[in-house]
Amino acid sequence: MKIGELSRRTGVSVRMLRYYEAEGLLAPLRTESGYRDYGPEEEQTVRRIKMLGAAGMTLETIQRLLPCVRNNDPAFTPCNELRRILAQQVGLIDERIETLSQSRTILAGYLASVN
Amino acid sequence: MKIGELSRRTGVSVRMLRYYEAEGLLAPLRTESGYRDYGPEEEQTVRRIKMLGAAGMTLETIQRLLPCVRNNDPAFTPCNELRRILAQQVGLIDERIETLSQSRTILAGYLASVN
DNA sequence: GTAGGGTCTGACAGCGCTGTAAGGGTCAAG
DNA sequence: CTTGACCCTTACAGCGCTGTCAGACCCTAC
Repeated sequence: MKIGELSRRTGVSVRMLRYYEAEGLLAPLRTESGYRDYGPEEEQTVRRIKMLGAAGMTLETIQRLLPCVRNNDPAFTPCNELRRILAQQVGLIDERIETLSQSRTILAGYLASVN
Repeated sequence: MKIGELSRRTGVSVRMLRYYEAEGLLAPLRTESGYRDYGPEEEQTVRRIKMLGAAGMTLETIQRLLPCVRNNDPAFTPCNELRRILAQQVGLIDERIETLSQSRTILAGYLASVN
Protein backbone atom coordinates (compact mmCIF):
# COMPACT_ATOMS: atom_id res chain seq x y z
CA MET A 1 0.00 0.00 0.00
CA LYS A 2 1.02 3.59 -0.47
CA ILE A 3 1.95 5.97 2.30
CA GLY A 4 -1.38 7.76 2.41
CA GLU A 5 -3.31 4.60 3.03
CA LEU A 6 -0.88 3.41 5.66
CA SER A 7 -1.24 6.75 7.35
CA ARG A 8 -5.00 6.40 7.39
CA ARG A 9 -4.85 2.83 8.66
CA THR A 10 -2.41 3.52 11.47
CA GLY A 11 -3.20 7.06 12.40
CA VAL A 12 0.42 8.05 11.97
CA SER A 13 0.99 11.11 9.84
CA VAL A 14 2.60 10.82 6.44
CA ARG A 15 5.31 13.10 7.71
CA MET A 16 6.15 10.75 10.55
CA LEU A 17 6.06 7.64 8.38
CA ARG A 18 8.74 9.20 6.24
CA TYR A 19 10.58 10.22 9.37
CA TYR A 20 10.56 6.66 10.68
CA GLU A 21 12.21 5.64 7.47
CA ALA A 22 14.79 8.41 7.67
CA GLU A 23 15.63 7.22 11.17
CA GLY A 24 16.06 3.66 9.99
CA LEU A 25 13.01 2.11 11.65
CA LEU A 26 11.27 1.30 8.40
CA ALA A 27 12.47 0.41 4.92
CA PRO A 28 9.56 0.05 2.51
CA LEU A 29 9.99 -1.07 -1.07
CA ARG A 30 9.72 1.44 -3.83
CA THR A 31 7.63 1.32 -6.97
CA GLU A 32 9.35 2.08 -10.24
CA SER A 33 8.15 5.63 -10.01
CA GLY A 34 9.66 6.01 -6.57
CA TYR A 35 6.55 5.68 -4.43
CA ARG A 36 6.95 3.96 -1.09
CA ASP A 37 5.25 0.57 -1.12
CA TYR A 38 4.38 -0.79 2.33
CA GLY A 39 3.46 -4.40 3.00
CA PRO A 40 1.44 -5.80 5.92
CA GLU A 41 4.70 -6.49 7.71
CA GLU A 42 5.50 -2.81 7.65
CA GLU A 43 2.09 -1.94 8.95
CA GLN A 44 2.77 -4.20 11.90
CA THR A 45 6.01 -2.43 12.50
CA VAL A 46 4.32 0.95 12.48
CA ARG A 47 1.81 -0.25 15.06
CA ARG A 48 4.64 -1.49 17.21
CA ILE A 49 6.46 1.80 16.95
CA LYS A 50 3.28 3.56 17.92
CA MET A 51 2.82 1.26 20.86
CA LEU A 52 6.31 1.78 22.18
CA GLY A 53 6.08 5.48 21.51
CA ALA A 54 2.98 5.59 23.67
CA ALA A 55 5.21 4.37 26.47
CA GLY A 56 7.25 7.52 26.06
CA MET A 57 10.19 6.03 24.26
CA THR A 58 12.44 7.87 21.90
CA LEU A 59 12.59 6.63 18.32
CA GLU A 60 16.22 5.83 18.94
CA THR A 61 15.28 3.60 21.84
CA ILE A 62 12.43 2.07 19.89
CA GLN A 63 14.81 1.23 17.12
CA ARG A 64 17.00 -0.75 19.46
CA LEU A 65 13.99 -2.50 20.90
CA LEU A 66 12.14 -3.21 17.68
CA PRO A 67 13.95 -6.46 16.80
CA CYS A 68 12.72 -7.91 20.09
CA VAL A 69 9.05 -7.18 19.60
CA ARG A 70 7.00 -10.19 18.63
CA ASN A 71 3.41 -8.99 18.55
CA ASN A 72 1.47 -5.80 18.94
CA ASP A 73 0.55 -6.94 22.40
CA PRO A 74 3.26 -6.59 24.94
CA ALA A 75 5.06 -9.72 23.83
CA PHE A 76 8.76 -9.79 23.29
CA THR A 77 11.40 -12.14 22.15
CA PRO A 78 14.02 -12.19 24.87
CA CYS A 79 16.85 -10.30 23.25
CA ASN A 80 19.82 -9.76 25.46
CA GLU A 81 19.52 -5.99 25.74
CA LEU A 82 15.76 -6.08 26.17
CA ARG A 83 15.44 -6.18 29.91
CA ARG A 84 18.22 -3.71 30.34
CA ILE A 85 16.65 -1.16 28.02
CA LEU A 86 13.20 -1.50 29.52
CA ALA A 87 14.52 -1.19 33.06
CA GLN A 88 16.58 1.81 32.01
CA GLN A 89 13.50 3.47 30.56
CA VAL A 90 11.55 2.93 33.74
CA GLY A 91 14.42 4.46 35.66
CA LEU A 92 14.46 7.42 33.33
CA ILE A 93 10.76 7.99 33.85
CA ASP A 94 11.15 7.70 37.59
CA GLU A 95 13.79 10.39 37.50
CA ARG A 96 11.54 12.71 35.57
CA ILE A 97 8.64 12.08 37.89
CA GLU A 98 10.90 12.77 40.84
CA THR A 99 12.00 16.08 39.33
CA LEU A 100 8.44 17.09 38.61
CA SER A 101 7.33 16.11 42.08
CA GLN A 102 9.96 18.36 43.56
CA SER A 103 8.83 21.22 41.36
CA ARG A 104 5.30 20.54 42.41
CA THR A 105 6.23 20.70 46.06
CA ILE A 106 7.97 24.01 45.57
CA LEU A 107 5.07 25.50 43.68
CA ALA A 108 2.53 24.20 46.14
CA GLY A 109 4.56 25.89 48.84
CA TYR A 110 4.41 29.18 46.98
CA LEU A 111 0.73 28.79 46.45
CA ALA A 112 0.18 28.15 50.13
CA SER A 113 2.21 31.22 51.04
CA VAL A 114 -0.05 33.42 48.98
CA ASN A 115 -3.16 32.59 50.96
CA MET B 1 28.79 45.04 38.74
CA LYS B 2 29.67 43.52 35.39
CA ILE B 3 28.17 40.39 33.96
CA GLY B 4 31.04 38.10 34.87
CA GLU B 5 30.83 38.93 38.52
CA LEU B 6 27.06 38.59 38.58
CA SER B 7 27.46 35.23 36.96
CA ARG B 8 29.90 34.14 39.65
CA ARG B 9 27.72 35.44 42.44
CA THR B 10 24.52 33.83 41.23
CA GLY B 11 25.77 30.73 39.52
CA VAL B 12 23.90 31.64 36.35
CA SER B 13 25.97 31.51 33.19
CA VAL B 14 26.87 34.67 31.33
CA ARG B 15 25.03 33.26 28.39
CA MET B 16 21.83 32.95 30.36
CA LEU B 17 22.12 36.36 31.95
CA ARG B 18 22.18 37.85 28.49
CA TYR B 19 19.32 35.61 27.52
CA TYR B 20 17.22 36.83 30.44
CA GLU B 21 17.71 40.32 29.13
CA ALA B 22 16.83 39.36 25.59
CA GLU B 23 13.62 37.85 26.94
CA GLY B 24 12.79 41.01 28.82
CA LEU B 25 13.28 39.75 32.37
CA LEU B 26 16.23 41.98 33.08
CA ALA B 27 17.27 45.45 31.90
CA PRO B 28 20.66 46.40 33.30
CA LEU B 29 22.20 49.79 32.74
CA ARG B 30 25.03 50.15 30.30
CA THR B 31 28.39 51.80 30.80
CA GLU B 32 29.56 54.23 28.17
CA SER B 33 31.53 51.50 26.53
CA GLY B 34 28.48 49.31 26.32
CA TYR B 35 29.14 46.96 29.21
CA ARG B 36 26.14 45.74 31.15
CA ASP B 37 26.10 47.24 34.63
CA TYR B 38 24.04 45.30 37.16
CA GLY B 39 22.97 46.73 40.51
CA PRO B 40 22.02 44.80 43.65
CA GLU B 41 18.40 45.02 42.60
CA GLU B 42 19.21 43.11 39.47
CA GLU B 43 21.06 40.50 41.42
CA GLN B 44 17.93 39.98 43.48
CA THR B 45 15.94 39.56 40.33
CA VAL B 46 18.34 36.94 39.02
CA ARG B 47 18.02 34.98 42.25
CA ARG B 48 14.27 35.14 41.95
CA ILE B 49 14.37 33.95 38.41
CA LYS B 50 16.59 31.10 39.48
CA MET B 51 14.22 30.23 42.29
CA LEU B 52 11.18 30.16 40.07
CA GLY B 53 13.09 28.30 37.40
CA ALA B 54 13.92 25.64 39.97
CA ALA B 55 10.18 25.14 40.24
CA GLY B 56 10.15 24.17 36.60
CA MET B 57 8.73 27.38 35.22
CA THR B 58 9.31 28.70 31.78
CA LEU B 59 11.01 32.07 31.47
CA GLU B 60 7.84 33.34 29.91
CA THR B 61 5.85 32.32 32.95
CA ILE B 62 8.50 33.69 35.27
CA GLN B 63 8.29 36.99 33.50
CA ARG B 64 4.60 37.26 34.20
CA LEU B 65 5.15 36.28 37.81
CA LEU B 66 8.19 38.42 38.51
CA PRO B 67 6.34 41.65 39.36
CA CYS B 68 4.60 39.77 42.18
CA VAL B 69 7.71 38.42 43.86
CA ARG B 70 8.69 40.28 46.99
CA ASN B 71 11.64 38.39 48.43
CA ASN B 72 13.88 35.54 47.54
CA ASP B 73 11.94 33.44 49.97
CA PRO B 74 8.60 32.30 48.78
CA ALA B 75 6.96 35.62 49.51
CA PHE B 76 4.69 37.29 47.02
CA THR B 77 2.76 40.42 46.64
CA PRO B 78 -0.79 39.41 45.84
CA CYS B 79 -1.05 40.35 42.20
CA ASN B 80 -4.32 39.43 40.62
CA GLU B 81 -2.94 36.83 38.25
CA LEU B 82 -0.63 35.34 40.82
CA ARG B 83 -2.76 32.58 42.25
CA ARG B 84 -4.10 31.71 38.87
CA ILE B 85 -0.66 31.28 37.35
CA LEU B 86 0.67 29.26 40.23
CA ALA B 87 -2.34 26.99 40.26
CA GLN B 88 -2.09 26.60 36.53
CA GLN B 89 1.56 25.60 36.85
CA VAL B 90 0.73 22.98 39.44
CA GLY B 91 -1.95 21.66 37.13
CA LEU B 92 0.54 21.53 34.30
CA ILE B 93 2.98 19.55 36.38
CA ASP B 94 0.25 17.19 37.48
CA GLU B 95 -0.59 16.51 33.88
CA ARG B 96 2.99 15.70 33.07
CA ILE B 97 3.32 13.44 36.06
CA GLU B 98 0.13 11.70 35.04
CA THR B 99 1.44 11.13 31.53
CA LEU B 100 4.72 9.81 32.82
CA SER B 101 2.96 7.54 35.29
CA GLN B 102 0.97 6.04 32.48
CA SER B 103 4.12 5.47 30.49
CA ARG B 104 5.67 3.91 33.52
CA THR B 105 2.77 1.54 33.91
CA ILE B 106 2.99 0.48 30.30
CA LEU B 107 6.72 -0.11 30.48
CA ALA B 108 6.48 -1.96 33.76
CA GLY B 109 3.92 -4.19 32.09
CA TYR B 110 6.31 -4.91 29.27
CA LEU B 111 9.06 -5.60 31.70
CA ALA B 112 6.89 -8.02 33.60
CA SER B 113 5.93 -9.83 30.43
CA VAL B 114 9.55 -10.52 29.66
CA ASN B 115 10.19 -12.48 32.82
C1' DG C 1 -5.19 16.70 -22.69
C1' DT C 2 -6.13 18.41 -18.46
C1' DA C 3 -7.57 18.62 -13.84
C1' DG C 4 -7.15 16.94 -9.24
C1' DG C 5 -5.29 14.16 -5.85
C1' DG C 6 -1.37 11.64 -4.28
C1' DT C 7 3.56 11.25 -3.91
C1' DC C 8 8.47 12.71 -4.00
C1' DT C 9 12.57 15.43 -1.86
C1' DG C 10 14.46 19.12 0.67
C1' DA C 11 14.25 22.43 3.87
C1' DC C 12 12.51 25.88 7.27
C1' DA C 13 10.05 26.60 11.71
C1' DG C 14 9.08 25.96 16.55
C1' DC C 15 9.35 24.33 21.31
C1' DG C 16 12.86 26.33 25.66
C1' DC C 17 16.74 26.71 26.62
C1' DT C 18 22.12 26.34 26.63
C1' DG C 19 26.75 25.94 24.87
C1' DT C 20 30.09 27.61 21.79
C1' DA C 21 32.49 30.08 18.39
C1' DA C 22 33.66 33.97 15.53
C1' DG C 23 35.18 38.72 15.06
C1' DG C 24 36.05 42.66 17.49
C1' DG C 25 36.09 46.42 21.36
C1' DT C 26 37.51 47.67 26.58
C1' DC C 27 40.26 48.05 30.45
C1' DA C 28 43.71 47.53 33.95
C1' DA C 29 48.33 46.01 35.02
C1' DG C 30 53.15 45.72 33.92
C1' DC D 1 52.44 49.95 24.46
C1' DT D 2 51.38 45.33 24.92
C1' DT D 3 49.33 41.50 27.06
C1' DG D 4 45.49 39.12 28.96
C1' DA D 5 41.18 38.94 30.99
C1' DC D 6 36.70 40.40 30.13
C1' DC D 7 33.03 42.34 27.48
C1' DC D 8 30.13 43.03 23.13
C1' DT D 9 26.94 41.13 19.23
C1' DT D 10 25.52 37.71 16.06
C1' DA D 11 24.54 33.38 14.96
C1' DC D 12 24.83 28.28 14.56
C1' DA D 13 23.97 23.81 16.90
C1' DG D 14 21.40 20.39 19.43
C1' DC D 15 17.61 18.02 21.83
C1' DG D 16 13.15 14.92 19.49
C1' DC D 17 9.97 15.36 17.08
C1' DT D 18 6.11 17.47 13.98
C1' DG D 19 3.87 20.62 10.83
C1' DT D 20 4.07 22.93 6.57
C1' DC D 21 5.54 24.70 2.31
C1' DA D 22 7.77 24.75 -2.19
C1' DG D 23 8.72 22.78 -6.58
C1' DA D 24 8.01 18.84 -9.21
C1' DC D 25 6.60 14.21 -10.76
C1' DC D 26 2.89 10.34 -11.05
C1' DC D 27 -1.53 8.56 -11.95
C1' DT D 28 -6.33 8.21 -12.83
C1' DA D 29 -10.46 9.78 -14.84
C1' DC D 30 -13.28 12.69 -17.53
